[in-house]
Amino acid sequence: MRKTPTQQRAGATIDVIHEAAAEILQREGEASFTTNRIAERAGVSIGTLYQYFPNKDAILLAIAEREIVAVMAQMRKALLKTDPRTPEATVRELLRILIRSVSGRQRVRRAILTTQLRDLTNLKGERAVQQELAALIFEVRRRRAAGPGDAAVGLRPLSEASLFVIFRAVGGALRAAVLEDSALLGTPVFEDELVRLTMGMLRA
Amino acid sequence: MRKTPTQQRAGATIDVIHEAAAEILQREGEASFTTNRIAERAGVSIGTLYQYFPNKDAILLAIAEREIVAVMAQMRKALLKTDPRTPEATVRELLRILIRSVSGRQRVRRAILTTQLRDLTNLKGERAVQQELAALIFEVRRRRAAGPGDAAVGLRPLSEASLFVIFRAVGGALRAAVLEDSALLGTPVFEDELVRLTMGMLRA
Amino acid sequence: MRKTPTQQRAGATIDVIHEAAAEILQREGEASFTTNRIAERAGVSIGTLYQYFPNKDAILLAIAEREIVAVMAQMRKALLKTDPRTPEATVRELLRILIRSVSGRQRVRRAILTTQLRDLTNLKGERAVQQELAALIFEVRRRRAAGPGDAAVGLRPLSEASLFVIFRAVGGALRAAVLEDSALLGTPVFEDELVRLTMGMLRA
Amino acid sequence: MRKTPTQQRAGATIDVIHEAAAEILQREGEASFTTNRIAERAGVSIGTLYQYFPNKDAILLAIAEREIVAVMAQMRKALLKTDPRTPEATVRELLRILIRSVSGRQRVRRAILTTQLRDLTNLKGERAVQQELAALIFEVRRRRAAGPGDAAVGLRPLSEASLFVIFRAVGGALRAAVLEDSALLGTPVFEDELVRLTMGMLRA
DNA sequence: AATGAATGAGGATTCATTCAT
DNA sequence: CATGAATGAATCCTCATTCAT
Repeated sequence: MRKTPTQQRAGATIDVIHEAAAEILQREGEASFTTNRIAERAGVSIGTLYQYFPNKDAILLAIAEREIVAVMAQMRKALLKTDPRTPEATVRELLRILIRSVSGRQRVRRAILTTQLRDLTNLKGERAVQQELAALIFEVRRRRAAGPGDAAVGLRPLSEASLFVIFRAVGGALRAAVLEDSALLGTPVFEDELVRLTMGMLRA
Repeated sequence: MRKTPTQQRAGATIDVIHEAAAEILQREGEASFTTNRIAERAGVSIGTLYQYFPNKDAILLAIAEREIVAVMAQMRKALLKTDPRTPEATVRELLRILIRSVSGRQRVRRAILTTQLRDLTNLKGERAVQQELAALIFEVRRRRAAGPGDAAVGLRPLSEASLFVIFRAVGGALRAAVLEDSALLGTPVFEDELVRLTMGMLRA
Repeated sequence: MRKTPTQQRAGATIDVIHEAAAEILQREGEASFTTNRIAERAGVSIGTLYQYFPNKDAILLAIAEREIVAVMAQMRKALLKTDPRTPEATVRELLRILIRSVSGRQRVRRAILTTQLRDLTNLKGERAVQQELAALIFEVRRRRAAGPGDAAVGLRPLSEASLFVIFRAVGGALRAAVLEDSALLGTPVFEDELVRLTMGMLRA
Repeated sequence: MRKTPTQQRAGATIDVIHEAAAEILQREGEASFTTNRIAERAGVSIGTLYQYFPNKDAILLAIAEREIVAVMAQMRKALLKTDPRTPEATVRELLRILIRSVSGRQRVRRAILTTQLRDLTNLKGERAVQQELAALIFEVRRRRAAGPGDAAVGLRPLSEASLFVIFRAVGGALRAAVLEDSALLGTPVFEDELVRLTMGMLRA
């Protein structure tokens, strides 16, 4: 972000740009995701766009962040409601949120997943997300541990490698489903398989 | 492919272009992966390049195919040597091949994984690969089934959804390791986790 | 100048802008010499800047004038102290001032010398300076003439062409030294050569 | 130069671009000296322009070099004809060539003198020219020294500082005359003054 | 008097692709 | 078969300047 807006007007402009960028990605595809097109759709001059974003990537990053923040919020909220003693149900709930988040604006997601994931900045962003998610999951397990019947559940401790593989594996499946416009995306079977995938990694 | 080479000379030219393209991707990165640059490095005129490839993507696709074909050959060969009664060892062997294949020319892989995977043509290619792999795995299981001691092993039948998730999950983990230049890539732990991931999906 | 400042505050603002502009030129180079950057550094809004300067060039012109006025003041002062009967010493003193003035803020000088000198307005400014300098020099000679021992000195009358060439020649040498960051700039040899250059033109 | 042309056509194209660039500088001024305008005037696509010149500056540099090479050729030729025993006549002849070279295409010269002289590459070019010129002048003096009546002429040896000052001084005067569109430029007086300027520096 | 959000023409440069030789 | 000169749409981005608040 190049400028911190002081006037109210500026905040609105930024929102408009965000929205326009997301819509272009969604409706017209990556190829149309150009700075000029975004400005045009936002009903803003190209100069204004560059007043708030140092370059094109920053716009994509901003959208990505918005989406991620939203999903994380949902997950956090969900974790408060789930029963710590039933990890599978919790996992399913979290995966459901992820699937849903990816299903809606597929093209935005697709672009976010595809285009800019090269640059490290973004990957760091992804890492941060995963770390928070890991923390959330550990929290689930801690709460579970506090309750009775622990031994029965039998989850294993997760190394960094485990976490890496779990997150990237789930991510890979979701990513593929989006990129390939897979018909599986909305089905219960898909969710089941993801749950199995995850639980297979969590169990002792 | 625009032209089927009839002369011997032509076949050599195509190879030279393949090689040049792969090297540029590997050594100079995606940004330098331009048609003119490829032609230059191949020591061939840009016109000649377009005699054999209808467009830039076709070159990338060709490289991708080459790599995939090579990996598949290794896997087929490996399957012949493994014992059908020890699925975990088989899985480990196959994963080892995959990991190795991805570790070598990371930048070529990275480009193949990142850049053009959007377009469906390519994805179809990927699907084809997965179907063949699936066939191979089934073959493993068939051979296992033919032998004694089936019950002990206890694998479940795999639906299309299962296969989708397994392949994409493993692919996702590998992809992430490559894209993030993860230090995990060469370690035994990484292999262990991938084995666990896969076995968790295969077991009944 | 767009507005004649009536309030005290305004005068201060103009000074701040002057100073900011000079510093940017000096520290960040011509490329950063943008109106927005100047305003930012001056801690003033871009709107305010345009309240006092009709356009960017006006700012540069203002700085140039400031520098020139300062140098002229030094020269005038120096002339009062020098002995009219020793023109070479006088010339040396004046050249020394010029050299020093150019050595200090080299980048400001460089920018003033390079960038905007195209536009005539500026050149007129330069002309004015030269005319005043010419007047000063004539004054030296007049004072010299008034004293004894004239014949011995043997200076020739200076036509407009002579003056043009002298000033521009000295200016050219100084300019080159600045633009090329010449190591000569601070040396006594450089001064000696400039003295010779000038005296060669003054002598009968 | 980005590409060394192999076909005849290419050489012609480069000439056309050179010519167009020079004309634009001359007729339309620096402001119109844009890559697109040059290409347009050359009747060539912008792409073609960039096939031969890596960037805008390179074009200007190329023109500058052409001009310099031409002037140097004239000077070399002139030196062969002049009498070594009359240095003043030689100097006058050389200066006349310089003045003439500058008088013709004033705007091209002006642009060359003004715009790009900042970047060092160019300055190096200028330095090279001056070194060659210095060599030429020394040659004059050497030849003179070989003849009779040397002592009478009485030239002094020239240090590096002397050369710097002479060249830059003459250059400065010419530059100013061009930039200011001075009426002096064609007059004999101007030439006389330049001769005096130079001889004053050469004499012992 | 000051602010700063908004403007948008215009600039340099790239690169996939064509086609006459 | 091969060449390579030519194309030009398209891209990102800058920055002097205006004007409503």
